[in-house]
Amino acid sequence: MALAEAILVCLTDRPMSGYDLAKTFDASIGFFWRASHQQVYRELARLRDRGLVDSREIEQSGRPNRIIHTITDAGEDVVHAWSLKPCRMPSVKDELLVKLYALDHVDIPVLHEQLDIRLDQHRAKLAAYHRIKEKFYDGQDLTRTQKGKLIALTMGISNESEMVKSLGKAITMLGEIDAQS
Amino acid sequence: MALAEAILVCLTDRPMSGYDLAKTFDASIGFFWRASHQQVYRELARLRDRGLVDSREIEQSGRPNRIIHTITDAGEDVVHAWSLKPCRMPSVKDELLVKLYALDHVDIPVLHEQLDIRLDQHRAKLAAYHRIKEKFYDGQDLTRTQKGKLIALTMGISNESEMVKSLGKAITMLGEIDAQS
DNA sequence: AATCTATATGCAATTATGTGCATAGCGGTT
DNA sequence: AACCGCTATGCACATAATTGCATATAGATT
Repeated sequence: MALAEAILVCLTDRPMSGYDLAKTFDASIGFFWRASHQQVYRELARLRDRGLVDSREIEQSGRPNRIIHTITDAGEDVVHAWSLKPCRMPSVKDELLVKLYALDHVDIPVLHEQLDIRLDQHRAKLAAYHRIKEKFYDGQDLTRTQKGKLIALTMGISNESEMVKSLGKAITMLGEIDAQS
Repeated sequence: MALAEAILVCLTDRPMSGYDLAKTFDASIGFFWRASHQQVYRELARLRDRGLVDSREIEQSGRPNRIIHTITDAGEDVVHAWSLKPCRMPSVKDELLVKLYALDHVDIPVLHEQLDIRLDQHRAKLAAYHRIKEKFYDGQDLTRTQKGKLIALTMGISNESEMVKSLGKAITMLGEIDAQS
């Protein structure tokens, strides 16, 4: 149930609407915890019911009213309590690796394409991380929160650039197998 | 629903009981797709209902009877069709990174411990991968299937060793923040 | 004039995953 | 003698996540 906490964490920064949060989950915090807009709205309703956010509607003309959610003291307590609890290992579920594992039962040219696509996706992610790093975290005077975000981002960059490298290697290895048979 | 396919892939190797499969998901294929024994048994029942595996009970004395599941032709067709479908990006969900992201709302000494624990977990995984690689894949005469598994394993090793490196860096960075405040 | 994108919210149904429990005998340890 | 771990299966309940749908309007593009 750490989606609740991820949302609360976002709201410690500033009060936001569900729409804003959904966009945040498409970028920044979404790099570490993915969630769809439906999930966000559902979880916000629960947080409201549990008294962890204070939700108030803002009148707008021309478009649907926004509902701005503010974290409450109870919400901040929940975040702190969560920070003390042990972290789970992220659960691994990668179809591409399963396909490599099952090489003999798989269409090799198609797998090749799929590896190329994945490589592009990781390259794109890496580029996005670098842009964000340069734009927001390359000055010297960073606040503590910014430093935390920079550490997370740095880990993201390491992982993505390693993925790019190891996918390259995997494609080469697959090519060699292909050539032999 | 790729748990179904992951199970079918295991059964292309040899017919297995649910118990065997559960153990396989605790190791080898479990490195790329995690599943609990309950999940495996439930999915096997579904595969049986869909006619993708053939399940027959083997009498045993002294312990519960085993049910051996064999992949059917229909099952193999499903695996092949799945191999043609595009792969999803694995969904990222890492509490530890969320905690780094939320540094200002988190207990720092506890986070330090959690990073250390995670570092140990990745070191353990890396060591396990290396042991498997040396034991099964360091000879020269590898079959095609083995080569596929080796590629997957090699990617696992790259990722884990990068995780070890970047967690080390993260711990250092966190230490520097701690010292300053 | 019609379509597309962005804003803004959310329900309903299905599928997937996780947690706890239940059964039961064998063999080894304390 | 009591307990633990391994073998072997699975149900039931609870929580989480995905997918498709639904509504409504402004402004820009084709």
